[in-house]
Amino acid sequence: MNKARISKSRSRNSYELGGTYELRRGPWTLEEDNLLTHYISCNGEGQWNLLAKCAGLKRKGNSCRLRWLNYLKPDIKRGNLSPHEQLLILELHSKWGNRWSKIAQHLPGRTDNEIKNYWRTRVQKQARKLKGDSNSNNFLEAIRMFWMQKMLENIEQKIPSPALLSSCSMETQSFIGPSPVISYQGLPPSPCQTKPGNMVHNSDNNSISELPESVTNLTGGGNSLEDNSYYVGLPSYDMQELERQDVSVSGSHMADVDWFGEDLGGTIWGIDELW
DNA sequence: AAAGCTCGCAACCGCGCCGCC
DNA sequence: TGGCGGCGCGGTTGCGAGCTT
Repeated sequence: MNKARISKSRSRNSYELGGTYELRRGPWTLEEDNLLTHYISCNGEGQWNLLAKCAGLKRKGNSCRLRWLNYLKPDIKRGNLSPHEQLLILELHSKWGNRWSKIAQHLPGRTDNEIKNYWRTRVQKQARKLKGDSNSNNFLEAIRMFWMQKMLENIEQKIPSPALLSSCSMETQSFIGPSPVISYQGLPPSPCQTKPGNMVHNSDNNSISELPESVTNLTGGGNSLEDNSYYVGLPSYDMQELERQDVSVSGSHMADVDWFGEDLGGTIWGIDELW
């Protein structure tokens, strides 16, 4: 691939290759889509530069590849990401970082481009609002502590299921697990603020008490989490106390940014599609 | 009503890896 | 073994639609 030979023309929608062969760029037309779809249905994918020529498309091979993979491929899912998918993205991103294609492999029908866009538009927006860096430990910690828990809670409300947590991977379960038990004074903790091991924080008297079985079931009792003693004995944090204090959680210093104050309340807590 | 702004997403770019010759 | 081309990936850009002022 001789990049030096490719020169952008003045036109937004085309550029020249070797001064003679003009390539189209910009939005794809219906006709181009049809050409590409028809060619691939007859001849299959691969050899994208050759494919582009043979199909009569004045596009770069990679452009054809992207159009097919991100838009035309029959099994592509369109529309909003479900809470489950969002949760999975958060989980996998925490594990692999910006390995979008790897993350996409675990979301059938979703493309790396779509996931990348989701992360950049939704997640990074929250980071900006929090005056933080989406890759910073602080922000990832906040996601882990609040966003993912809240998302689980949201899923739980929409699809009440005793097996909710077991529908998440073990990675998610353990990922969310080490978060401190958080509850506002006077408000009972939601199921997802409770922890396997059946313990719940009572902020009124700052004590830990056992959950009734009905609630235990919602938190995934009966699955493998039941045996997870990892949660037992975790420190409990009171939200208002955290707001007052300069606290460090799990080694991340949380005082530099207003992670627990107005910003968090107005952004992460307020994400429309979640609650 | 219209101008300016913001957001979401399709598409492009540049780079690195790999296989082939 | 070095050059070349194909491919895939992550980062970035640009545009249209919707929203705000």
